[in-house]
Amino acid sequence: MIQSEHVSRILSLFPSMADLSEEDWYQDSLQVIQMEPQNIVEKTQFLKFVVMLLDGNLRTYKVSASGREITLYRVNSGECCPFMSSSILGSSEYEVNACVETAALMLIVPAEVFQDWMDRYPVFRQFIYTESARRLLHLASLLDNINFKTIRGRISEFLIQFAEQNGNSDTLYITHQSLSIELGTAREVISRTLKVLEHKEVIELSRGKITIRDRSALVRFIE
Amino acid sequence: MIQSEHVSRILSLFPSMADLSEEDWYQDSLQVIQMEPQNIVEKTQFLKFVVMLLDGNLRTYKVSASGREITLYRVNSGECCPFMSSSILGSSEYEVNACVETAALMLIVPAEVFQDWMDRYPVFRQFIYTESARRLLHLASLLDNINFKTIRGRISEFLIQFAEQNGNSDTLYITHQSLSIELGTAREVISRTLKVLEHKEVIELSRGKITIRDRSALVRFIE
DNA sequence: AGGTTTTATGTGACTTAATCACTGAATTTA
DNA sequence: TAAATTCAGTGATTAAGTCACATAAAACCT
Repeated sequence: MIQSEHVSRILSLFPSMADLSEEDWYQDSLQVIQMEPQNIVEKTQFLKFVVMLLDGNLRTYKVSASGREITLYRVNSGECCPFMSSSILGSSEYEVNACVETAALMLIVPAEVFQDWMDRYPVFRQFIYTESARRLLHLASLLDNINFKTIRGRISEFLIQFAEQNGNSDTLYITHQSLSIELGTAREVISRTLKVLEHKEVIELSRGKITIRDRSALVRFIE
Repeated sequence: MIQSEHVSRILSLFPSMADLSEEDWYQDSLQVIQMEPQNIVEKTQFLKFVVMLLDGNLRTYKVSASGREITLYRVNSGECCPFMSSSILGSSEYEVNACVETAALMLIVPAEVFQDWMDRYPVFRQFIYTESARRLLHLASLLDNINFKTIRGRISEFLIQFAEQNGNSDTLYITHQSLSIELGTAREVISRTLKVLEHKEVIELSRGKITIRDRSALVRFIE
């Protein structure tokens, strides 16, 4: 059961849910939960429930046998996580992990309730469908990047995007380790590539911090 | 307008469409078309229509700036192509190509009609939803393979799967070029890796043909 | 405050994969 | 049967990933 104050918040983030009835909102199985950073969203929750983000964000990722990670995408507030769908399929081989990145508040919708809403509310259905289409295209694009672009290009692209997300500041607080997890490569590869960019005076490095010195040069490296 | 003989064929391939009414089937905008191998499914068709395969198959792929290709997935008979969804989004940056691999017969459903069916038929909706969830997981898994596995492992996996698809024969008719497009790498890389496998007496090579000599060794290479 | 631990980064040596620029061999086609 | 096309092999070079460390800054004691 969720609190009424949450409903208005959910409605402003998810306008596609405007049609839901009182009974839909106040059924026992719905819940809003808070999770702290680094917490792993358990597979059971992840698969038997649909997660809709009200605040903070989740990061979905894959881990290799050797422990290397790659980020697939993030679920931000106002978005939902499409991988729940795998519960429908039951294919355990294709596993995807998720963890909380910034403290997250989320609406947890049991699969059956979700199914019911999908059946009854066209606008909601359309929203969900568009969301998963977007993820599908995003993954195809990520695949393309991994397979065809140089790490220098991918690092440059990430740095530009990261800067944009942080008020276009030239000072980025991020470690080489996080960058490697982001791009799915080894930390040493990131360190070395960044060093080359520093020698070219495109960026400046210090512990936990990257300063962009020549943004246009960085943009040109994207390819 | 489609022929009545096609309807029964479609129904047996797509049982989720059993609920469709006569008017749904016999509206003007529906069509069944035949396409020959190598034909590229035009972007306009690809985006404004939903393609449902009745026979043959499509291959979806990405092309790099340098011309290298990678196969994303195949759409076989009884399946539909979920990328049409991008029409909803209108993001042109994420482009995916598709071409006919084996002579294909397909039902072409205009986006509006598709939308209407999605609204009116829960079972059809469920089918489509499951399909795109499946593709999403498949892409995530492909991404994982590309990023974390060796080409030897990926080639081995492909050869085993290819054999299974061809009545478990040990004689595979495929060129190094097609293998490279399949796995998204360079032809030379495939040739060299196959040579190594030949020296290990796991396979035997000749023009346009690969013979599996030690299948269990091949399986062990998959990782 | 000084020492210990943890986290972040640097680097050399080596392996794997991709790119470039070819070669020759097998097969089709004119 | 000669020419064109397709398929495969190979050396040299560059890019990326792996392994095994070293060094340095920051955090954590008590």
